[in-house]
Amino acid sequence: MDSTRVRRRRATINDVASAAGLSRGTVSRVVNGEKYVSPEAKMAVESAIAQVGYVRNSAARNLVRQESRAIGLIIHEPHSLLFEDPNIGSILLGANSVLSAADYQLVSLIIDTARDSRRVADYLRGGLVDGAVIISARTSDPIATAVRNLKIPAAFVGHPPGTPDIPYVGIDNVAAAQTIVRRLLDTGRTRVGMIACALDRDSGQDRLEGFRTALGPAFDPDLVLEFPLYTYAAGADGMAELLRRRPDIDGVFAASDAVAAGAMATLQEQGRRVPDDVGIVGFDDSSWALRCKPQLSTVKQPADLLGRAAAELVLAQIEGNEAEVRMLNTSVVWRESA
Amino acid sequence: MDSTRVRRRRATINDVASAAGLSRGTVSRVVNGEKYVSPEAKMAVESAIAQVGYVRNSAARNLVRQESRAIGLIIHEPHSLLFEDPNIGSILLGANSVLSAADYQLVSLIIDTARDSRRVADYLRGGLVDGAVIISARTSDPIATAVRNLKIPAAFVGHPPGTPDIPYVGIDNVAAAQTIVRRLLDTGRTRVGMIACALDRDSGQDRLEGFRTALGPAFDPDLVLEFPLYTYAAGADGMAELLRRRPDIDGVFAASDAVAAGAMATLQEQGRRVPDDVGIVGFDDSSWALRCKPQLSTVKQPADLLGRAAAELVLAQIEGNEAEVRMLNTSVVWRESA
DNA sequence: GCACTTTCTGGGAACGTTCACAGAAGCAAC
DNA sequence: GTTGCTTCTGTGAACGTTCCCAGAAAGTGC
Repeated sequence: MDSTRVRRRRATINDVASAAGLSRGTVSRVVNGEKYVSPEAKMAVESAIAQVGYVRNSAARNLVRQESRAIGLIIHEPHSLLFEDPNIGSILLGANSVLSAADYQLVSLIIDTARDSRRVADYLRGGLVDGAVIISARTSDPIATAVRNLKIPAAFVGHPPGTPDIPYVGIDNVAAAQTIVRRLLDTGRTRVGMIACALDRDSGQDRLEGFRTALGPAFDPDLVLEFPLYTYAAGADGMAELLRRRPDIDGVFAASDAVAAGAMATLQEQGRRVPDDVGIVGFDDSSWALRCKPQLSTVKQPADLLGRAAAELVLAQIEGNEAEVRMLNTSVVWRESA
Repeated sequence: MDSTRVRRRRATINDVASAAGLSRGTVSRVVNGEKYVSPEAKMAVESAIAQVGYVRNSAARNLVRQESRAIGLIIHEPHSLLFEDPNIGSILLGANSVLSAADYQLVSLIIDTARDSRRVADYLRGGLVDGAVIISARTSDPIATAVRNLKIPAAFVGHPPGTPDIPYVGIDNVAAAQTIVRRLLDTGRTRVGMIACALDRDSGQDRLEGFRTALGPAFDPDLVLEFPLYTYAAGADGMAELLRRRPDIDGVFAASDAVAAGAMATLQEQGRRVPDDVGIVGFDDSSWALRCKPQLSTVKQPADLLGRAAAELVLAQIEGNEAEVRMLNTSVVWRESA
């Protein structure tokens, strides 16, 4: 209660040693579970540890061992996405499960301001982590170049344009977009538009590219709208504009499920039936997809596998192996919206 | 490319010192921006740092300074919520902004398995952080008792039942629930039910308590349904059951906006008009609230302020001040759903 | 020339571990 | 009794910083 500024010194290994009547070395061996320590010594040390309330100081340990057994995961997202993007949580959990099994601690660092960016870079460089996973780095991301300069084991989730020499994991957004758009065409749609988002990232650019190539000569640049972020609002506004430009539109590729949900709301408000009048497909297979009526046809993105693969890439580099780019498979989930 | 296992030793402060022809002490003073170092020495050190590629080793620094200037933020959520709960992101960003301003690094640690729980406890105890914020700890949470035993500066977001002696920040869920439910009554509803969730947390329990007391003698335990988590599905299923039990129900308090959205979907499917036939109110003012048609009346929870306040509580304790519980104000956002 | 202050630099000690090595003790084999 | 092996323990050195003190150098005032 009255913690009068005493701030009692933490017990050290030496305190344990003298309490147990043994040496530092023996205590260390017990703490680390090494062999060659007698049963009596072990018991004496253990009760001494309990008595003085010893816990090992990690800073000292990391210093001498020259490793931290921690991996940083850098989240660099605009506010709105940190709240809505369901993939981030899955990536986090996927990475955590791999690292946890390898006895590494995952520490997540979020970057919100330029000040954060500098502080996080310092954190990474200081040796407090043995490696890093960076998710959704965008073009000319300062942290991306920082990590490259540091030369610590690192992997990106998603390929940041313009940084060719850092290993990453990702999905083939072009092929996935092609597949789902082609199926839209196969079901007879001829006037197909796209609500594109986040063209400052590989995912946004590649989905658009997949759309363009799937349509081939039927591609009409006038039916492609661009928005900065994957949001419900982008879908709602984009759809309204598409209807204005082309009232007889009969198919839409939304760059994400949230976007698709927004588009569907606008359509239904204006009295169009989905999928009868207009077919919609999304991307992500997030909870949005099931929440829509009719439910969305979409591309399932293996977010947790991305997290796992990125973690594995970092661990491989720590073990001195060559890290190679990993592309994961997506699959189309065919529901009722198209 | 062929990084043949060399793992070149990192440059230390001594390498800088000899490259600059100065002493360790002077280099340290330059690195830490202290006064009493001559302009020439400063320049020599700076160019030597660039030349040998020196970066400070944080483990060594933390060891001697006995602090890390990092605060842990422990996220202990079931999978489903980590993806959907919009409050978590806001809390994170709120805490980060306070800590960033105070030049502390926020490190988030997620707990998914029992193994994680132990590892995170070790991380906290090892001195790698100077304090901790714990969000959404539930009854009998192992990490909650662990933190208490460690006696490191800590604060909870939300009051974990059964751990009275740890400071926390929260909102008055009872009063907020009372306010919004009372308004439901004031607009003439007489047969009002509740879809309650997460009774293993203070938020779930207190919202139910607020509902009960607001209704007073009109309270009918038969019109309260309980679900484990705040989910859309709970709302959809709960509403269906309420309609079965009481077909002429005319008001519903959903324990969260996601729950309310599910309930609204069920109602509309069954041909009930909102708010004309049945009024609905939610809790959180999350993106769900605006996504519903009609939009939800709900309680606005200042998630980012909760994060900020929790961070401030931890910093206060680090500075040796008494930490006191902080309750933040909520406000009712009145829209069209009731 | 002397005393005093201010500015600047160097280096010993400490932070709390782990690691490597030396050596003691016990036992078995000859 | 000597040799050799295994088990167990203690201790010096190292990890890379920061802190503190001593002292040099330079400036100021008499």
